[in-house]
Amino acid sequence: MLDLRLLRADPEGMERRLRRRDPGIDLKPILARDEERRRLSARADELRRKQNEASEAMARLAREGKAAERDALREELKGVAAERKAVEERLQAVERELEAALLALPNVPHDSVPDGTKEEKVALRSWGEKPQFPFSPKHHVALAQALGLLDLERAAKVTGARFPMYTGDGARLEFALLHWMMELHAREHGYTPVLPPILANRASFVTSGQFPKFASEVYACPEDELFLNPTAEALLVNLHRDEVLAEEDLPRKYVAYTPCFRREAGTYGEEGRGLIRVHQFNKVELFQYTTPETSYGALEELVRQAEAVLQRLGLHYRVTLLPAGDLAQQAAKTIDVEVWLPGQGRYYEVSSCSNCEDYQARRGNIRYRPADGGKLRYVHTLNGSALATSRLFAAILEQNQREDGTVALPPLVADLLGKPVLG
RNA sequence: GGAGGGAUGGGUGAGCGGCCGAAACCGCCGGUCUUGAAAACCGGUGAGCGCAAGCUCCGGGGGUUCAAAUCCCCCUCCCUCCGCCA
Repeated sequence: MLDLRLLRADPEGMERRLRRRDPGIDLKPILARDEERRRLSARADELRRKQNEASEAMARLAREGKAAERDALREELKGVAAERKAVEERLQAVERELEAALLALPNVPHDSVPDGTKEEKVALRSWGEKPQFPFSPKHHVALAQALGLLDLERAAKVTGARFPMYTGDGARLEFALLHWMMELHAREHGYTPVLPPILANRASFVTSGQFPKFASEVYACPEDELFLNPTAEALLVNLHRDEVLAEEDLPRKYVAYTPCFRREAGTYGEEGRGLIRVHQFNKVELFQYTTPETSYGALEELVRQAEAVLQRLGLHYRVTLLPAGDLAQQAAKTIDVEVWLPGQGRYYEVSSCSNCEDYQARRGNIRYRPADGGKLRYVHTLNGSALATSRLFAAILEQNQREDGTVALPPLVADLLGKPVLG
């Protein structure tokens, strides 16, 4: 949600900035609604004031026993009450329209975000080297199935396509990675661990930005008006919904492990085969509530902490800056970490770190009291995966595979699993 | 799932349809006193919108009324008991 006052103060400038990400955005209808809202609101205020004043007079007349005058005033006030009711009904309708329009607007891209579409992401840096193979590296599905780490056929029987099932050492590897990442962020990076509920209510997903515009991406339990978690970001941003935090308590840093569910409606094809694009995956998510002054520093911190995971696993990756046209609705700036998958000869996103500035804080009414005792301000919220395991799992297999189809585990993983080689 | 009780300001907790943004106590802030502190005493102390006048907010929504924290209806959440259950 954007600040209406900013939209009002500089409509052309705001529209120009928003069109960097979506050329179709038009603020005129919103501003017109806002103008009507303020006009109606002023009229309603005036009528209420008249009523409040008359109410005191009514009370006085009643006390003084002046029944005739009181009755006359009452008759007069019926007209005021009727007009107020009519004005307020109209006002409410306009407010709903305005609210709906505002909820659909995306965040404003930060000035440091380049123009461009999805294909035009900017590579910032890379770490490590592409592993060289004296043979043709295999796809992680081929490796995993040969080693008994994944059972996609039975998963499809139990649930359906694109719901992976980890088996044997695959299940152990997945679980070990999740646990190790939780410990890393909790113990070394200072995050408070959270194991949240996986279903959330409608208000939560409005705050996060999933609703109303992207509701079709979310699995729903309509009987109960509950929805399956698509990313722990959507849960963690609601921890402090409708709260006022103290500046001394910022930043608040949380790390959560959750399964993530996404309908991925309309995405198909060879490109998303195996663990690349699935309806359910596991993810360790970092989340921070900060002051506006410190949020961009926090974004850099999130990226470094996501990178730390890959560095300790010895996996080659690169870091990219998303262009304006590729930002998620709630993000002002996003930096991705992409791991190298030699079986497919390309990089895939394993982490996406975003600063949402006050966009989610406004939707969820999340504020803080400045240390100097000044007015309440909205916090900034940031999220970053560190990491999503499905593609991490794939990268470990593909980057460490040997010609015979076995996998030489990185020392850290070998230690976690108590064996140096899969296969 | 069934029965009952509750939701008021940072906390506890009063509140007859009008004089209630709301008593009291606690907490917090400031002051007096003190070498310093405690105690005691005095004063102050919610938020939003607005240049202001003023308007709004007593879990949420709707209704009755000239007027609702207060009356009616619906919902949510919390507590107790029963049932079921990892």
